[in-house]
Amino acid sequence: LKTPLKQAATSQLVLTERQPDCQPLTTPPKPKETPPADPWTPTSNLKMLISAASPEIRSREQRRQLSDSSSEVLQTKHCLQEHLLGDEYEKSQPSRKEKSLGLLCHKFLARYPDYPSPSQKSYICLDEVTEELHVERRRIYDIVNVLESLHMVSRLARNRYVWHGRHNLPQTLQALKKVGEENKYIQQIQMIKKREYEHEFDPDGERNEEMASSFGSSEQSEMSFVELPGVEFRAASVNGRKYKSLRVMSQKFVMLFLVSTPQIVSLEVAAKILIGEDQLEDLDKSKFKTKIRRLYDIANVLSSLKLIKKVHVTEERGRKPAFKWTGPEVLPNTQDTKLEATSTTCAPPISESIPSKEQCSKALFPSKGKQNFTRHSSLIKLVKSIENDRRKIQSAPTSPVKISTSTYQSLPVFPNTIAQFPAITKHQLEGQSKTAEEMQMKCALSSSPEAVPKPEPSQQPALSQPLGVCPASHSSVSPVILPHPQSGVSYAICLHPSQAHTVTTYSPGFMLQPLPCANITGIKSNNSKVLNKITTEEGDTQRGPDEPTKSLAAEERPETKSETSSQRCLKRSQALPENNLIKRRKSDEESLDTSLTFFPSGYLIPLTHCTHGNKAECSNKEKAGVCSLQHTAYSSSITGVIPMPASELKTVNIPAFHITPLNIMLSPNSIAAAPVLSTSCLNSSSTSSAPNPSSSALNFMLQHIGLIPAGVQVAANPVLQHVPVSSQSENINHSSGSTNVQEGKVIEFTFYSPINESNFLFSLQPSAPKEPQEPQAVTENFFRTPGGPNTEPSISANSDGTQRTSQGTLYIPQRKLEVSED
DNA sequence: ACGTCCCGCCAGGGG
DNA sequence: CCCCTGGCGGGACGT
Repeated sequence: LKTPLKQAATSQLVLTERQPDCQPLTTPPKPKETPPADPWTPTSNLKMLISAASPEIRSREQRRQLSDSSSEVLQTKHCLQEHLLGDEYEKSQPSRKEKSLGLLCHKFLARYPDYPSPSQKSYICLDEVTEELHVERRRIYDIVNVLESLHMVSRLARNRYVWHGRHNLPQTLQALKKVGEENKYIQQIQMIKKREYEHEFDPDGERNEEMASSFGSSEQSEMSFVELPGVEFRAASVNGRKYKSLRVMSQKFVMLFLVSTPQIVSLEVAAKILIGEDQLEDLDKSKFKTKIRRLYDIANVLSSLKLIKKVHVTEERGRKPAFKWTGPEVLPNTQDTKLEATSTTCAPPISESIPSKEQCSKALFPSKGKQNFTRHSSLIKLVKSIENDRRKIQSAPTSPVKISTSTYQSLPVFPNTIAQFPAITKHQLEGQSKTAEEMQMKCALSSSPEAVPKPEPSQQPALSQPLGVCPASHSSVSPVILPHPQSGVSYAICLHPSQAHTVTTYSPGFMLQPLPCANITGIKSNNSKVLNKITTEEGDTQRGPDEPTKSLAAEERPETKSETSSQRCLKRSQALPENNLIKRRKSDEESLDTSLTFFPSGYLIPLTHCTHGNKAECSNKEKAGVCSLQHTAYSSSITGVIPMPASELKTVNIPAFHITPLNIMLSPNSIAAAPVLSTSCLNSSSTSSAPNPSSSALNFMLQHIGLIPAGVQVAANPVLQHVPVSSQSENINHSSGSTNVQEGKVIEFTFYSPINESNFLFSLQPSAPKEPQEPQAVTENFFRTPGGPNTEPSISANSDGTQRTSQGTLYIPQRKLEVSED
């Protein structure tokens, strides 16, 4: 049937006729001026809270209110009909927007506290909700389902849900992130982007083999709902079956954000991935369309939760809808001690009978999957190894109980992040060259001089000992430091002067370098118009009427801190009228700010000589505030580490660099001054000896990332777009006067690797000193691989690239991406 | 013209 | 069997 025509479009007569039919639940036409049951006034908010606390009161009150409002509404309607005609009446009708799921969701959320006190459980009765909100039941399901996917509510029984609020959010997100990583979504995204890119040239020869191969290998059929220890999906065998599509979809969608590096996901990509996952076969259009529709539904409620916001990614192709994660950053591992006790976010403590890993894998790969290919087993294995690693680190072999936190506590800033590192490392390296693995292990993990490629199961991970990371005084940014076997120092990036061009080319990888206990110095370059960039303009996504109802002071990503605040009600009540004025100037040509700080979001390259200091020294420095976020110049503090001409540098607390047109340009001088990467690790590899530091580093990086197969060495003479790097960059340098990339923007680079024919994306986020949270995210990112398909056996297989690789051609498609508010 | 997504049919399954 | 759930997609609305 058809969607009923907008009432306004119909005649009065029709309207009159329809009235009797109007079910009480039908959205009553409410005059804009006086929303009948506006939950947005302080009073109503209070009522909400009260009623939420007491179902009895609520229903009683509601009953009364309902009758009131409904009759009121009817009257209003009649009145309007009588006095207003046509257009006028039409205007009084609730617009489509006013009936949006997002708005509805806001209303819904307004009914419950974000952080309900554990003592008073609030229940949700769908009937009540539907009545009070005057909506069709169906709509509530949409909302509840995604809330459920985040464990913000859980179903008790028919018609009944419990409200958990955001208490579980951290864990949920963490779990989702983990699963997302295990799913290798990053790779999938890259794959899709690559495909997209290819289609730009050859829009025809698409899918077929490509699709089959890429997805065939990248898919683990469906994945079931990710549960959380505390919030199981009891109360319904429905649990095991379908009927969770929206929930699962929602979770996957969220995973995509948590896993990808600029945390921006376009609907298109999301849809493709979600489709590709369960049915690689028909990628027909309708299916895609449907998926998109669902994603909008999900996105709407996620937006209401302020976990994401809508943005637009602009490519040469045009504007594509996308969403940006604005929710809390998620660290790889919980900091939450209580969760720690659980040992895993995937399974309940009672894990002996049901090992957590099994739970995880079970969730991920239901055995019923028709096509459980290699992926299946390999991933499970992966999960297993991760699990093992983590276990080793987290607790004594025998006791799954909480470990002597002392050890832990001694791990500063990001204990969890760090702890997780080995697992991630292994994860990432799996299927990759042993060489790389060795290096990685040695550099990052092993604390003993005799680095062991693969720590024996029994062997206590190096991490058990304090790594000399910056103490956690500042939860914010401090760079994470990884131990280095030989020197005990951490990593840093080194560039060889003579390889400046190389560096330039591959810089993205290199920039991802945090400096131990110190701030990193940005190297200045004069121009930085990045071809492949994404700009994000902050602003409120919430669409909708100009009623003060919807925008909840969402402008400056308050979510991060709002998370900690328990003043939800307050927040809710202080709705701010929203205006799209929150404009942010798009990159103007007259950029003034030449020096920008970006957060690398990719790799970590082990280095030595970064510090002469030892752990103690490091921590001292830390205490001294060196690691703090202050936007102070710390050049002096790091001079010892990386001597660079002050003039050339802009000191920042975080790894910083400047962007140039095609890539990040590091000033040769600066580079020259920079310490050279210790090749100790590299040399230890079975591969050919590293010609020179930069070369080694380059190869290391490429291998690590998966751009090139292990063992292959790339000549330090890559070409951009088939054009010599130098010239290319110069051209651009001159052409673009805008070095400035406004804060709040993200720069993204896409690399195309001819070796395995994939695009790789690197992104940089501008540092935001004011936002303590941001840095964390970044730091965390250092441990993450942007996605090296190479880690995947199936893919690396098709890399005949040895030869091409040797030619050192790095193909960087020129793409322009821009993210903007809508 | 296209992005967004409301609306409600109707199948499936729980109680 | 009733009714809750929720997949699904037509086509309306917004820009």
